[in-house]
Amino acid sequence: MPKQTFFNLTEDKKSRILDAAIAELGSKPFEKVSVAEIIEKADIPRGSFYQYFEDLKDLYRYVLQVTGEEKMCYMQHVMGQMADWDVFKIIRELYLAGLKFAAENPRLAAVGNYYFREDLSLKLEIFPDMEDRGREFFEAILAKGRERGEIDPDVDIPMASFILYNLTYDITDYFFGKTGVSDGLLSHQEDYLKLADKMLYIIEVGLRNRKKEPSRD
Amino acid sequence: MPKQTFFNLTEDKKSRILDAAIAELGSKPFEKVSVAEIIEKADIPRGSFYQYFEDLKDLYRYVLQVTGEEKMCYMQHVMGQMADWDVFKIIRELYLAGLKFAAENPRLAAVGNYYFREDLSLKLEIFPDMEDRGREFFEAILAKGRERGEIDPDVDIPMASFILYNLTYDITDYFFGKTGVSDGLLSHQEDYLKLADKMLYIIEVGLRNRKKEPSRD
DNA sequence: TTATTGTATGACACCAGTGTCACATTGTCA
DNA sequence: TGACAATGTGACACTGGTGTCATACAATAA
Repeated sequence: MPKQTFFNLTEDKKSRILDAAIAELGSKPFEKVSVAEIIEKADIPRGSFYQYFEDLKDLYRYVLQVTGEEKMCYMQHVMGQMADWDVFKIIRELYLAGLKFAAENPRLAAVGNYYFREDLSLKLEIFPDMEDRGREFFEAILAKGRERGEIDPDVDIPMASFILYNLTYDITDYFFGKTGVSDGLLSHQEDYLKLADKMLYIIEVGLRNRKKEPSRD
Repeated sequence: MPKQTFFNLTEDKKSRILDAAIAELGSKPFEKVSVAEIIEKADIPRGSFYQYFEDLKDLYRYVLQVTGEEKMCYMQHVMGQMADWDVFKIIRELYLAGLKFAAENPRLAAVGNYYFREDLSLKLEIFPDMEDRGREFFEAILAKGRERGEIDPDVDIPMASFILYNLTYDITDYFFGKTGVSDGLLSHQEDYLKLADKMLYIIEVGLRNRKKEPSRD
């Protein structure tokens, strides 16, 4: 956690620092990000940085937390009303909301994507406790879907949620091209929503309980 | 490419160096690997290292090439006879062969897996030309499958090969746990072959041409 | 033996980064 | 005004890495 000193700062200064950090942490793996770059971009002296944060990891953790909350907040409206939907509709809406979030907040999404690809040892250093909440989330959804008979009972739930969880990030990479934040990600919104749909369709057909539901053809 | 000096070395020394490099490059992302560690493990002086290689990247490139060839060689027998197989059998055999290779050569596989997760900018620095041969490979296979009517014509081939390609690495991570090379990967051979099968089954059902093939239920 | 060529070696200059510390500045309250 | 607390600041010591270079050694050909 940042020190109290940081929270006492003016909004302007705080957001300058956050902006700089997000820009750096969303443009390269953590190992390559340096305090030097961030303070230069934020235009604060080195000493101050250490007045605000324990070290870079402290800031990283904070940025991740903030961007994570932002995303959760964004997805709230989807999560709110999904209780009675078909599993596949839930998954689809989650994907689309996630992609839309990435499109509208490419810089934040980039931070998350880089984090996801980090070394496990680093991840654990940043968040020693919680890990793979995303996968657990999908697991819960799929489990419920199975209870309702919407999912083929032969499907291995942990495996399927693993696939879905990983593909979330894979597909974002696919669009981001990982060439640095986004060269007009928004402009291709149509394209990638369509593509995500195609992808999910493949998975859906693979997971659906064909003994109960009629097949789509 | 390593310098001639390296190739003139005794087999023993060469393999000591290669072993050390593989151990390091398969245990952490490239940014964290240092010449210091490798020369210590290989027990050669610093000066010698630079007598053999331009720098760490030079060695990395070489290791990647060697391990890649090793894998290709291993998969040769699968690739040789797959011409007349059903696409899904081809994919399945490729996956199984890949996983078996990883099980039998966990250290080599680990190097490849870390490489796959590297930053695009680093990848391009290592291999400026060839990139994503793996994806192209899947693409060719799927394209052929479609020609033969085995694959749903609505399936987006680049997207599907993207999924298959990425899952190759995802699934290896899933078993390796990325906790460092392998805690008895071989002992779970049964488990993971079974699990890979389940995964492929999901994908297969999703891709198969249901207008032509009877559904499996 | 003596050049010559190829190899081995580790001290070293250099660099990029970190975290700290003594000192400067500002604000507030008695 | 003075004094105390909070904050700002950048020079600096330190660390862990890189790539080089002068020098030592070995093998071989003249």
